[in-house]
Parts: sequence; structure tokens; C-alpha cells
Amino acid sequence: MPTSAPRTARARARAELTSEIKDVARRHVAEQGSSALSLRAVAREMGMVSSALYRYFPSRDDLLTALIIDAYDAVATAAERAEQETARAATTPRWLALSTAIRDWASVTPQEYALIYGTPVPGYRAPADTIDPAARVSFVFLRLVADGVASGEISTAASLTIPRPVHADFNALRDGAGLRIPDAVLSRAMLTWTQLFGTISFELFGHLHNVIHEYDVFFELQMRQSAQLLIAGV
Amino acid sequence: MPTSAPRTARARARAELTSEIKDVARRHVAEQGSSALSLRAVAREMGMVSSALYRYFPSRDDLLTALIIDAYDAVATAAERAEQETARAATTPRWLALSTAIRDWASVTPQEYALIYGTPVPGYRAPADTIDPAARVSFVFLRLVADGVASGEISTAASLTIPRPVHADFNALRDGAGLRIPDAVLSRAMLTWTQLFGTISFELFGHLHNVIHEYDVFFELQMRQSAQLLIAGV
DNA sequence: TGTACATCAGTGAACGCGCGTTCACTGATGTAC
DNA sequence: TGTACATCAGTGAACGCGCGTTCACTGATGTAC
Repeated sequence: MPTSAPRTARARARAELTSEIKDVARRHVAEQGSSALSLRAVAREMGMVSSALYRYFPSRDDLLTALIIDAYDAVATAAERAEQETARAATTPRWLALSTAIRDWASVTPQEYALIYGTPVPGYRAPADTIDPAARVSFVFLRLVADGVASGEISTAASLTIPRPVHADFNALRDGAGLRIPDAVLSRAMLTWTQLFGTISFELFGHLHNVIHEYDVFFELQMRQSAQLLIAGV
Repeated sequence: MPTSAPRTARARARAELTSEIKDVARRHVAEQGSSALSLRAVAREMGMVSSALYRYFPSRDDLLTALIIDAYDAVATAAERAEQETARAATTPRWLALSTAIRDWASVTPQEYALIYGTPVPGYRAPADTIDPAARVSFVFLRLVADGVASGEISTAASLTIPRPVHADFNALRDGAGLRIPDAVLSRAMLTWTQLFGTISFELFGHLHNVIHEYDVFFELQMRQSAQLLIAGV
């Protein structure tokens, strides 16, 4: 967590070793899953004694937290990059770019995807510093939705009454994001969003095995479809 | 796995103990997650020596497989029960009943849900006997969809061209289920289905934390919405 | 119905392994004067 | 610029724990004649 360039040699070494520890740990998670993450194994691979890691992370859980935050940052960065490239396009291409970027990231590092969107590590309680990184990627999506509403491309017709408590939650969401998205659209957007992660999880966790064979083609079809539903509503 | 009523006392004792082991193991998984499942802990709780369990399950993985199969059977049973009660109703109430039944089951036993729809156990390779139980719950849904198509309630208008490989997969799915569902509807149905599990996972895995407060109300809204999209298409 | 043998359930000890975390310590790096 | 002291990184031993699986064994249950 260096805020700016560290000045002393010690601080530089510390920053480097901290990120090297995370790199090794990340690789272990990528290969074996988060429950196999072991401080001793990481230390061993780095040629250090296991107790030395406690200079950098106060416990195994803290190292895991750091990896979780990094993973959230990584998806968000991938999403933002995809968005920037299509920011002036229509909703469908933007959504395709965004959803594909997220899926691509997940496919390359499935265990990091699982770390944040799979089963939570049992007994592990996510601390507050994961909240902001977790929200970043959603805001990329919400901006896309807000733009579609602003341009008139996304239908704002309401086909269902939004229950009062949900309306309150939607208000909070709008305020937090500073975006104008009517309830009806926000509700559909949530559907689109959960659908994306449902599809990715189904694919990565093996539920489309022997059902779908060309994952890429299928994914794009599904995303085109969900874009249509997001845009047109019912 | 007794096929019919076991005759000898030994066989009866064996069947009972087998299911008692599974019950204890299931409870351990429910409390600590699947990676914490330990043969020794199960044996300890049953007042047996750990090696005794090897008379019943050849390894820890086999016990896990048994739990996975049971979990698939449990969702499927919950789904089928909900379906039977609304089998003559329209698509929306049927879908609400089905999706709610699945979510209810998941809420009561989140770790069993995680066992089958969460991150796969690393290093664990699901054997072939999990395939059929896994498919059962999907077929409940596909029958509902087929009925909606048959009654004319679900729109069969196609708004997207289905790519050839996906069409082939859809054909296989239709043949396997023995159901008449056009490509356009099947494609939308897959969206609905992944969306359901996306929503449940988001809720159970904490991604709606501090965003949505009344989960029940929100879930029903989402399912009404997805029913509309399934029925009307675009 | 009774006996001889085969099958099975459960025991207890052992193998060999890995883990997170603590603690007193040495020696190097940084800082204040 | 030099020195004294404080801070920090890394060591190595230890604590106390749990795990899956194997194996030779005892004693009970089932089966065939």
C-alpha cells in the first residue's frame, strides 16, 4: 500500500517484497484455489522463513484480503479499459465490450474470479476496505446504462411497480453513483448484471459442460440478447 | 445406495450408518464449508475411529461426491414439488413458484448451494454419476418453458440469428429433454436460468450487501421481470 | 436345526504430512544531534 | 561528517494442532451344506 514513491532503500525493498509476496500468493491461488493458500508455501517459494512474512502481512487472512482487493481492482481496470474504447458507441456494442472484457478477465484467471464472485472463503469476513474496489466495476456498467437513458436509446417504460423498499435502495444507488436512471431501467439493469455473472459462473464452474460447446459464440449471443432486453424492456 | 429394502440386519445397519455419516458430513459442510469436511471429524462425532469410515466411503472425495449428488437431488426435489403445485398455472406464477423454491432451498442450506453452484472444490473432479442429478432441476424449468410455448403464451418471435454451433447444442438439448422449444425461446430461457442463479449467488455470496435490504421483495421483483422478458422477448 | 467357513464392521496404532502463529534473537538500515 | 540510538527485516526453534490413508487384527454376522 505505498501511497507515492518510497524514498528510503528499506521502504523500496519493503514495497517490492510486499508485491512479490502477493504475486507468489496469487499464483498459488490461481493453481490451487484460495483454500490452498498457505503462508508457509509462499515463504518457502520465496526462500524465506515463514515467520518473516508476518513483517508484511499480520495474518493469512490479511494476505487473502489483499488478493481480493487486487482482484476487484483487476476486473474494474479491465472493465474501464473496455469502456474507454467504446465510450461513444451505442449501448449494445458498449455492453458487448464491457461484458466480454469481464468474461475474458475471468477466463484468464478463473481462481481470482472465484475469489471474488465464487463461494466466499468460509470463516473469512471481508473487511471494509474491499467495498470500494468491489463497487468500481458496477459503476462502469451503471454509467453505460445512464448514458443509454440520456440518449433515449434505453426505454424507460415501466411494466412493473417497484416495491417501496426496493425503490429506496435504488435511490441510494442512484445517489451514490450520481446517475439518472429510472427505477424501471435500474431494475432491468440489475437483471442484466446478475445474468452476466450467472453466465460466467455457469461457464467457469462447469454447468455448461457438455451442454454448450462453443462458449465464445454462446456468450456473445447471450449478451446480445440481454442487451436487447435491457434496451427495449417489455 | 440401497436399491430396495435391505434384508439382512447387516445390510440395514449399513444403510443406516451410510446415511448417518452423510447427515453428519452434511452438517459439517453446512457449518464450515466443503473444504472443512474432514473424515476424522465426522468419525469423531459419530464415536467411531476414522478408519472405520473407509468401510462406507473409499475416500473423502467419494463422501463429497455423495453430498453433491444429494444436494442436486434436494434442489431438484424442491423444484419438482413447487412445479407440481402450479403445473396448470400460467408461466409467470409457475416461474415464480419454481424460482422461489430454488432460492428458498438455497437460503436454508447455503453451503449446499455453494457445493453445487459455487466455486468447484479445487482438485476435485466431479464423476459421471453427478450428471443426471444435476440435470434434473433444469428439466423442470425446460418443461415449464415448453408448456408456455405450447399454450402460445411465450412469444416465439426471433430477434437474433442463432449461430450454427449454438443451434446444434440447442438441438441436442431439445432431443435430450424431448421438448419442443424454438431456438429463440431456448436462448431466452438460458438467459432467464443463468439470471436466477446469478441473483441467488449475488445474494448469498454477499454482493447485494448494503445495496439491497429487503431480499425477498427484490427477488420477487426480479423474477417477475425475468418472467416478462422470457414470455415477451423483444 | 446345527455346524464350518467366509464375509464384513470396527479397532488402534502408525506413517508422513502440512499448517498458522509466537517469540527471543541477530544484524542491518535509518535518523537525530 | 560522525556517532549513538531506534527501528526494522529476517532467522530458527518451538507450540499445538489437524489431516487422509494403510494395515494387521478381533469379533460379530451371514451363508451353504
